[in-house]
Amino acid sequence: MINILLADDQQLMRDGISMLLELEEDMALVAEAANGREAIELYQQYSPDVVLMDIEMPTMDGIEAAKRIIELDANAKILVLTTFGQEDYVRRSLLAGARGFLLKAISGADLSSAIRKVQRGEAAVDAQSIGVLLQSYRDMAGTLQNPNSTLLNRREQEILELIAQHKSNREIAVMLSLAEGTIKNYISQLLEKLQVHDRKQAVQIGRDKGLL
Amino acid sequence: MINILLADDQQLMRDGISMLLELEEDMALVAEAANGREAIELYQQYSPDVVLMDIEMPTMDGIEAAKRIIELDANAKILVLTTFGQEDYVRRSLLAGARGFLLKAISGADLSSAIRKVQRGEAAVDAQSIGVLLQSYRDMAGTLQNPNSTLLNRREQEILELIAQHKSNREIAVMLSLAEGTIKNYISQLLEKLQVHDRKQAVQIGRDKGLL
DNA sequence: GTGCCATGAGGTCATATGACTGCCATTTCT
DNA sequence: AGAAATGGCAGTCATATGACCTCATGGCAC
Repeated sequence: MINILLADDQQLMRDGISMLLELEEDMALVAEAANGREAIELYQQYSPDVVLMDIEMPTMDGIEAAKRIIELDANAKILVLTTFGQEDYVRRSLLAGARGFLLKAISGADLSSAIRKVQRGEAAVDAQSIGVLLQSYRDMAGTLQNPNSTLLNRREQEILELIAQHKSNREIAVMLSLAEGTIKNYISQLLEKLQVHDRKQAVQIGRDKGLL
Repeated sequence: MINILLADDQQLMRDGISMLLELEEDMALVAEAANGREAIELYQQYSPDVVLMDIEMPTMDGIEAAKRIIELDANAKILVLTTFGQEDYVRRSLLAGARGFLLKAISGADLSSAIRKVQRGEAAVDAQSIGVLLQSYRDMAGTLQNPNSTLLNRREQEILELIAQHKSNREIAVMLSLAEGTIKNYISQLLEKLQVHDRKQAVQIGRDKGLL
């Protein structure tokens, strides 16, 4: 039997979902909360297997509540269920630790199936939200790869060109009247900006990106 | 009619999928590739609506091929279809720009449905792989928040403590016999490591994390 | 009183240096 | 010959500095 806590500020929605869950032999709605704060209290009181959590609620929103519940119990299984699937909601919910994200547009059967998945420890994200998640994922990866690739500065550019001519650090240092350590440092920073690990690859990428 | 290009090195798999697609009235398999390089050539030749791409192939793997096809045509709709759903494959495929990721364990009906989704511009990731994607997403978010929080170094630590005592940059500079600019620089780095934007917040976070 | 400018403080960025680590090859010791 | 010491080169990290930007504030001209 899957014990469920439902948090939603709309009475009608709670009643509707309650009805749906009654149709399922293996599910029992053990408590209902009308806002995030209540959800946290009731979670501690009932230790339900799965929490169905709305986002837009007074007092404390569902994402904040989810975060706090998971701080209390890292194994909490929270399924966020909301009307709108904007990027912000999907991202924040899943990063808060929710095991699933569904739009209220789904059918009762899909909801039940998602609850079972989450209860088994699997993830449940509806098809539309996956697209949103993917977009967010790629954006994040992009940011991660170029945290500060404001392109190379003058010195780095200059030194990359000399590297491409197979000059050693010492040679470059003499040419630019700088300490060898300084050259090494510029190269180190340059490698990071180009996301590579040695001068050969840097030259390669430099040519690809038309920096040379 | 959805025109499909299939890339898989196993003849048997190609034949099987070919059979499955023949059952669908709205799909036509227009070309078959046995490796990534062929897939690229055939993509350019036939401009299919959707590409079904295996990962493990000789000559050039499917992920690399997907990446190159998308470089040629940003609207290419590629659905990666593979035997194993390890984190590495899911992450690399989706970051390469694939619109979907499915395990070969799925049913023919699910494959057709996924192909239609992808053709409509939606994303299609099977339930198991979503869990993997989510894990990777959270890891990445974690990395992003602490890119290099190897904790503060001695100087930064020292200066944070002085900031907490409401010393100005000039005062700190005199106390440590350093230039004021140097202090500003340390503080700037320190703010980045603590993910905040001014000294007040830095002290706040410093206390929270027990650095003070 | 109002508006403008000078000033100073905080913060960011490019620049510069040397200590230290790790790898590789060459030489030296056994 | 094989193992061990040595030296050089690449790369990373903490350290240090000053030029420049922004913003708030206070005084001055009107």
